[in-house]
Amino acid sequence: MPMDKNTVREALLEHAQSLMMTRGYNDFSYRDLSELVGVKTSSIRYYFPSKEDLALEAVNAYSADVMSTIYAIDSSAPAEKKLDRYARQFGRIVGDGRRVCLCGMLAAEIEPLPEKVREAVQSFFKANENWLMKVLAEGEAQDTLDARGKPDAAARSLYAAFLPGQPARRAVVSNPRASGRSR
Amino acid sequence: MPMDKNTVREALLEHAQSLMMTRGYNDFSYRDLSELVGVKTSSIRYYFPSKEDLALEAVNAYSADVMSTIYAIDSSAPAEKKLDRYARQFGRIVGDGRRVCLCGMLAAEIEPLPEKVREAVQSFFKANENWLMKVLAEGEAQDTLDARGKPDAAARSLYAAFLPGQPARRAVVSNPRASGRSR
DNA sequence: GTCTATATAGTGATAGAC
DNA sequence: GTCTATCACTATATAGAC
Repeated sequence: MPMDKNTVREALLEHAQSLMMTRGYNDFSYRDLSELVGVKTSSIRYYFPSKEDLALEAVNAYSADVMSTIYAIDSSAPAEKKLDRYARQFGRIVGDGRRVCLCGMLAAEIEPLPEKVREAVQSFFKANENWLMKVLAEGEAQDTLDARGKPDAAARSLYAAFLPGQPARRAVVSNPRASGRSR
Repeated sequence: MPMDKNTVREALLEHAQSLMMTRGYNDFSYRDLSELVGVKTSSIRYYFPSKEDLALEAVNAYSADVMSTIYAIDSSAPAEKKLDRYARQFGRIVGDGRRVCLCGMLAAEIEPLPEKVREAVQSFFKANENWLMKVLAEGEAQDTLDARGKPDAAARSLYAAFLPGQPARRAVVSNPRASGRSR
């Protein structure tokens, strides 16, 4: 009796996200995923013919999920409060301290990344930057935030401060499991 | 006529550093290095028997270099000025925008990293943290900096703000070369 | 010191039986 | 849908000639 297609598919996507959040793109394999989900690697390829397909869909799902949460932030709230909620959104992702924003993780690998995945990651940052830019411009207009006339640069430095810093913070704060693999 | 030992050895270390700064540990190979330096992979192994050996020495050399620059910061300067010079040190590394602090890069890969390399990276962050903690405590005593009574946490959030954010900022700011490899 | 040749294992990927 | 079997390729690594 074949399992419900969506269940396996979704399990694959979720575990792929999780693996990439902790190990990045080139440090996880179809075999890793196979062992976690309980299907053979060739079965994974029924759903995702190539690793690039899998990663692309995982990133897009992640991006849509995060951005919808961000776009749902009450637009009538003061800019300062919006930024606070934004920061909280990414704090939620970190969880136990081993996980990290998926795109923050893949950003480190941006160069060796397959083209389409790289573009998806860059789109994520672009969307975040646009949102932050708008909120900062808004805060400046309300005189509640000082972006020193350069909301663009300010937005970059702001999101850079807590979003992609997560990987390194993790390296300092806690020892990744002592039984961890190494090559 | 064999080439001077130190020349090849140092070329290997430099290129290994450079490769890891742009691609990370598991995304560069002895073959890549071989093509850059102009010796066969088996010759690389004459100097560095394993990839772990090579990476460890590259990280240690990098760490010693960076920390010596930081420790050379005039100890009689006000805390604020010290922090400014510290930030400038890491700005120097970024260079053309493709390079990134080596340990900031490897931090993303901290879990799959070989044990000794991982420890070296963590030592680097520990050393940075200690230095920043001291300077922040000093600034607080001078009443020139407000670390809100928690120099430890403040130091973490401060170095996290610009050091490991580099990989992601790079993903946003500029398109890594269009001719870049992808797997 | 540097090389060629080779071993071994892991990777993403394909073909085809059931 | 899931599997076994297999491919081509790349990786790290070793042995030994020169």
